[in-house]
Amino acid sequence: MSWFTEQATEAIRNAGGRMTAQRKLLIALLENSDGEFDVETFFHIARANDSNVSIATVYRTLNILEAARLVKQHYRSRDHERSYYELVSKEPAYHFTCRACHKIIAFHSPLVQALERQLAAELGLVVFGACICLDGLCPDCQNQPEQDKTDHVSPTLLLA
Amino acid sequence: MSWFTEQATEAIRNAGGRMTAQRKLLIALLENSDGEFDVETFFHIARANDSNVSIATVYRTLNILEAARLVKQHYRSRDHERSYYELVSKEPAYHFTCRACHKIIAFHSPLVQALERQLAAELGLVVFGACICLDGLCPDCQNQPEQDKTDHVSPTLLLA
DNA sequence: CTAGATGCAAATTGTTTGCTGGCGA
DNA sequence: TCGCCAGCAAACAATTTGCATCTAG
Repeated sequence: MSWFTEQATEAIRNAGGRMTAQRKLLIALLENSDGEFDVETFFHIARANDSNVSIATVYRTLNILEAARLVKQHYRSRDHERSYYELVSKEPAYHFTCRACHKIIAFHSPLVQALERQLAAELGLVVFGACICLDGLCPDCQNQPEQDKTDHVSPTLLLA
Repeated sequence: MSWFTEQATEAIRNAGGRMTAQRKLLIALLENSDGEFDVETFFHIARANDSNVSIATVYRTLNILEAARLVKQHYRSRDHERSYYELVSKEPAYHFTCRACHKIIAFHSPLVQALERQLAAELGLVVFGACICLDGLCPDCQNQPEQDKTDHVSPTLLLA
């Protein structure tokens, strides 16, 4: 049994829960995912594998896994229409949304870590998670507006 | 007529809109506010002044003012239950929510500006606005859990 | 067996919209 | 007058919950 499945199984056990067929499936899908997904997509994939999964169970299971610190919930765009989840094992990515073409650009930056360290040092805060959503104009749209590319997330860019 | 009212009036005129009693009231309230508010509170205050204001008008008016870049919408806590607005003239504040006592701590940090500059320099992005929501444990709650202080926002802290 | 989990549908919450009468320019 | 606006209530979308049923342990 691989790491994620093992951790998830233990978390459910510890909470006095049971390993049902639905939970087994959802956990296996997460295990093999690229580590980032939105609820609706996750639900459709799960249902394609087993029609015996409801959206309620998806939410309930994600809530359990989040409480166990195995996944974390976040938003991507400043208007927050949809909630996304990512495995905690994944290095968190942050997102910029273009107001004109709605393209989403994912990035890492050491400044986010620096901000967390500053909050710890100066205010004594322990930071568990951050939702960093920025918006504005992408390079393509700064001169002429461009066609809508809603939800096409580019590969995550690593800043200096 | 003071600056904000003047700008708002002009923005509405330019869009071919009319200055109704409701809009006049809402703009005057913003003019005299401390520059940051949530929709529900704003609605209650407006209604106390004139029972002839509906929640729909509050939303419609805020949307107009946001399009005119006189206010901006953002979220405070990572779960984003409620949306807040602030006057653009105000220096933006970011927020940390304690998972245990739900206290909200507002702060400024030069690192947020630095992040925007980095995105501009390295990816060519023009940043209009940011939603920076962090959560974790406040100093009080790191040892023993504490009573719920939901929504009591402390004065904004300025970090080095 | 029995507590916990499930699916379904109804409830919730925050926000937007359709409609009809009203009123600003 | 004419068309934008208002209030109201219904629509919406994402998420949660109540309930009767089912099942893992």
